[in-house]
Amino acid sequence: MNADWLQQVFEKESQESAYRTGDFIFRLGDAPRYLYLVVSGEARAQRYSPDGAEIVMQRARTGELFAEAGMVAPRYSCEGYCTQPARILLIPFDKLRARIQSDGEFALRFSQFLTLSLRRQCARYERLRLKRASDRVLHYLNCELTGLAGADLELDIPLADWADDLGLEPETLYRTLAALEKQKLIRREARGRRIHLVGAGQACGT
Amino acid sequence: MNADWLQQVFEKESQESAYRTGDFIFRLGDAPRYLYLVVSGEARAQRYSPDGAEIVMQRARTGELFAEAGMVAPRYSCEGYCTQPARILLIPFDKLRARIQSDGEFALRFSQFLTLSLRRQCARYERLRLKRASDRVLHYLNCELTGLAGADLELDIPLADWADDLGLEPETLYRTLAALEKQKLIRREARGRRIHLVGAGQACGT
DNA sequence: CGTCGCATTGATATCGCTCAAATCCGGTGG
DNA sequence: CCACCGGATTTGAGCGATATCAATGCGACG
Repeated sequence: MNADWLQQVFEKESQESAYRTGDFIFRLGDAPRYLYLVVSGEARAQRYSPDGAEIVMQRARTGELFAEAGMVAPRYSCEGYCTQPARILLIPFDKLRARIQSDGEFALRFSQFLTLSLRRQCARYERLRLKRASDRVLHYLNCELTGLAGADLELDIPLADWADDLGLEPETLYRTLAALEKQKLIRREARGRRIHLVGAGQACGT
Repeated sequence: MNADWLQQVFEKESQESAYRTGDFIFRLGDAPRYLYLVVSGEARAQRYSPDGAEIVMQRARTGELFAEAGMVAPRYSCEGYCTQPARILLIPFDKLRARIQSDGEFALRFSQFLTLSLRRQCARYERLRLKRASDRVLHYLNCELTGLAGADLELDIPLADWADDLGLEPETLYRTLAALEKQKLIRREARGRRIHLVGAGQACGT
């Protein structure tokens, strides 16, 4: 179950907005009105520490919910903006609430969707608790290959973005991949765009 | 909204089990039957990579859901066990589903609960993307102090566990705290059990 | 009083970050 | 078709932060 389903349900009742890099989606103190679903691009929520340092609270990419906590808070305590040109679906909270309360089937689906989002976030967290770069990469490959029946992983994101997700520098990720290939734990094809995890292919949902 | 609410709703329809360290909660391949809510202790879900290395998929502590992905998967692709003596509430999925579908108010509450869980997990992830230990500690303090109106943070967990959450070694966390105190960014009281974030106190939910 | 777990401190090794530069590649315009 | 440009990838060298290993302190508790 991916986000397309949610998108279709609210096609009529919500609007899709286009944002440019740096555009604000909401600001500190705003009253939350929408659940945001990132259709493409990347959105980010951040607040500032007392000394002015940026504190990233959330990053959301294609197919992910954004600022979902607005559903339970009266005010945003952070600001939301785009780090890349993005298209975002704005689902009005009142419509969403009404739907959850009145449509049992939808409520179940939505809960399951949240559950999957939670699972993914959880895996990301556990991944970054690993200290060695190679462990993080392996964890990632193991997870992303879920259900792909041993298929290769097609990378649709630049190396730099991937590194960012893994909490590594691009150079480190590159060197790690090279090392893993030398150890024959992975095979890279198509100029590094496709990665084959040697002797792998288990699912990894809970 | 904390987990107590969920616990109360299912008091009658679910059982609370006690586990010892190392006890299995479910095994690889089992058909998911319960949503687990950790009342105390710690539960962990893990699978194994092709070469036999453990891959932690989820850790859940007091007040957190565990193996919630079972709600959408026909089989567990990992095993769940306890790393500490734990009490866990077993909420039957069929009862939960029925409730979500039939009780709109509950469905909304449950969605909000999942939403908050997602928010927390998200913050943890972003925290570990920070590379410097001091940044992780500061991010943690900023987040945990949410809504406490500038209150101090009472630590109810051992230093080692906290370090684990932050993806650091206990020694590193200790030294980092000492350094932060020397820089007067935090103050420690009560033998390190209480921490005051100097000049802080903003909320940090999205 | 002894010991057990956890906090604290020190010394060293290691890994990933940083800065710098070369290379590759796709796209663009002549 | 070819030369050129810009961004991403690749490679190198050195440094710094954190992990690791080791040891000590210290309070709770039997």
